Formats: sequence, C-alpha cells, structure tokens
Amino acid sequence: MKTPAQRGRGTRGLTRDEVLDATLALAEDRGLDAVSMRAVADRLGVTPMALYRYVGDKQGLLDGLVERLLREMPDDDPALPWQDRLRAFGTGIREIARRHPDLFLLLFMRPSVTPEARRPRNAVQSMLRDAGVPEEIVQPLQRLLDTIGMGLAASEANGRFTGPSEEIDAVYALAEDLLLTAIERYARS
Amino acid sequence: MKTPAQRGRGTRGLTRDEVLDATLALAEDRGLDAVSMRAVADRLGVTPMALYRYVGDKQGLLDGLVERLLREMPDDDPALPWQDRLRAFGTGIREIARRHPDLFLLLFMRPSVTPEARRPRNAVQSMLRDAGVPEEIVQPLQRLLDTIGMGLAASEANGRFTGPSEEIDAVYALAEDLLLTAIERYARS
DNA sequence: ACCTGAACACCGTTCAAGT
DNA sequence: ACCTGAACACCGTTCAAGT
Repeated sequence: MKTPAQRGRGTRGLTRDEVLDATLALAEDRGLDAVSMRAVADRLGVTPMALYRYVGDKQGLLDGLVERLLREMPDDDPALPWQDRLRAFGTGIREIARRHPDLFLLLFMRPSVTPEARRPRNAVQSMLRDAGVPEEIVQPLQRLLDTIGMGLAASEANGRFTGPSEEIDAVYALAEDLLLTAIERYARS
Repeated sequence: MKTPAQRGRGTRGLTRDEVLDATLALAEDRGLDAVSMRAVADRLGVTPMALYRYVGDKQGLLDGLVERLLREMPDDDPALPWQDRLRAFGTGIREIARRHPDLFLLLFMRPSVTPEARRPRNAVQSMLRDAGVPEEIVQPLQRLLDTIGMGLAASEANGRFTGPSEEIDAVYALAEDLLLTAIERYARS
C-alpha cells in the first residue's frame, strides 16, 4: 500500500515539535505498536534518518511522547484550598490516561527525569506544604501520591480494572479519602 | 556471531514451561529488549515457529512471563494477623521487582487476567475481610492496595525513585502506615 | 501432533554521500 | 546544517511442507 506521500513540504526545516506532533497523531490513530521511526518519517514525508537529529533515537522519540503527556497536566492553582488542588491533580492525571490509554503506560517504562516532569512534582509538594505537612515527609508523601495517581490511571488504561465505571470511581474515591485523611493527620502532628 | 547452537536435544518434545524458562533466562541476562521469538527459539535449539504452539504469539510469550512473575509471590498465610499478611504482600511484590527490574514493568502493560493473577488478589481480599472491612469496600480497597504495591515496586524498578534507599524505604513505610490506618478506620465503622 | 524452511513485510541504526 | 540512499542485521508471522 504505497500511499500518495505528501511530498514537497516546501520549507525543508523540520522541528522537534513537528516530529512529536506527527508521532502523537500516529500513536492516536494506529496505536503505540504502530509507532516506528519509519512510520513517523513517512507521515512527515521525510527519510527515517532525518528524525535522528531531533529525537536522538527511538527511545528518545518515546521520551518525547512522555514529555508531551506530562505537558497536558493542568496547571496548579496555589490560590485554591489544597484539597481542591489535590483533586484537580487526580482528575488531571485520569483524563490524560483516558485520552491516551496505551501511551500512558510509557510513564511507567521510563524514569521521566525531564524538566517537564518536575512541574507536577513541584505542584504536589507545594500543596502538601500548604496543607501543613512537616518538611521531612513532604518528599515521601509526594512520591506516594504520584505513584497512586499514576498507578490508578494506568490500571484503568490497561484494562486491569474491569467492571462498570462506578466500581472504578469507587477506587478513586477511596484513594482520595485515604490521602486527605492522612495528610490532615500528618499536618496536625 | 553464529553460536555453536546446542543441537540434538534428543527428545523433541518441547513444553510451555521450557519455553518460558528459556524466555526468563534470556530476559535475565540480556534484558527485555533482547527477548524475541527468534532469540528464545535459538536458546532452545529450535525454529521460531515451534514456539507458536505453546505461547500463541509474541504477546502470549510476554503474558507467560507475567504469569511467571506472579507465581513468585509468596503464599498468603491466613493464620497470621492481617497486619503481618499485608506487610508480607508488600515485601513480596517489592522483592519480585528487585529480582526482575525491567520485566516487572510488563505488569502494567497487560491486564494479567490469567488465573495466576487471581491468587494474590484473593489473598488481599481475604486479609481485608479478616481485618473486618465491610464487604462493599473490600473490592475497591483491594484494588487500591494492589495498585499501590505494584506502583511503588514499578517506580523503584524503573528508576523513577532516585536517591538513597532510605528515601525509598520511607515511601514504603508511609504507604504501610496509610493503609494500616485506613483499614482500621474502615473496620471500625 | 509437532516441527522445519522459505518467504513476506516489516524494524532500528550506521555510514557515506549529497546540497 | 540538514537531509538522502543504500546497506546491515535484525524482527513477527504466514504458509506449505515434512515426519
């Protein structure tokens, strides 16, 4: 099936953003397994080797996808009560998982140590401090919170949570209850 | 590099277990990326197509690996206090992640709906019931507990948790505290 | 029933070359 | 600086054939 191939993109200046846009689009309508250097290059009307300048290699391409996913996290609003900010964090991560079910699993495959990964992490730490959590447990609690949020979203995305969606909502509600209670308890002490 | 190839395995009867043993061994000393139908077949001195009878396809091979991982979970001992059983569950899952850092990530890629996956799930539900948790929240709490255990172990395995191991221990300790407290609270009500 | 052999349609990446 | 073309060493899987 040799596609018509959208040739002649006029300007030959490719950008990293264009490459990642094409990758995301490809992943969205043909699945993560269909993401290959060659397929992405095809979509851009370019040779596979042209991508290497912008993403390094295949792993770099996937890391770029993770970066994009994290960028979809809503901004933290420090003016709100910390309880609302915590809930916004949860629904934000859940919506990303629902938008990109199989891409989301990449978040567990790579450390995601990019600067973009620091934004949600800092947001969580800031809301914990505002809640009054003592400094020595801010980091472990933030890590636990991140893990729970990502873990629940990933479980929903990969189909580990079967059954009606109310049953899945119940797990999120339980997590929220657990975390709010624990934070209040640590803040008091 | 054409290896000598261990030919003549005498009996030509291959088994699913042998296939998975070879896969696990390959993954262990050359990484998950090195796991291919062809490489596994080579290790068994057999043609790639011979594997299809036992594992279906590549995805089936990986699902078999997940099954093997879950089988490493220690048996639940219903005679112990539920708090100890909960801790055993946590350390069990953590040890698997440390033994097979990159294999562990497979647990988030596939639903793992095999019968072997039901064993740890049932163990957790049984300890929650013994703790006195009301029936309607046994399932959501079990799911949350599984997710936290697997999420923490995966985070450690993929390098998302950096820093000294005491910092990682602190996250596990916090999770344990949260869960024990919550279970007691739900059991009372 | 169980395994082989050849073939098909793909991969990621290197390297040298073009402009 | 940015991109191409050809080549290398791989993939998973189908299909027909062997025993």
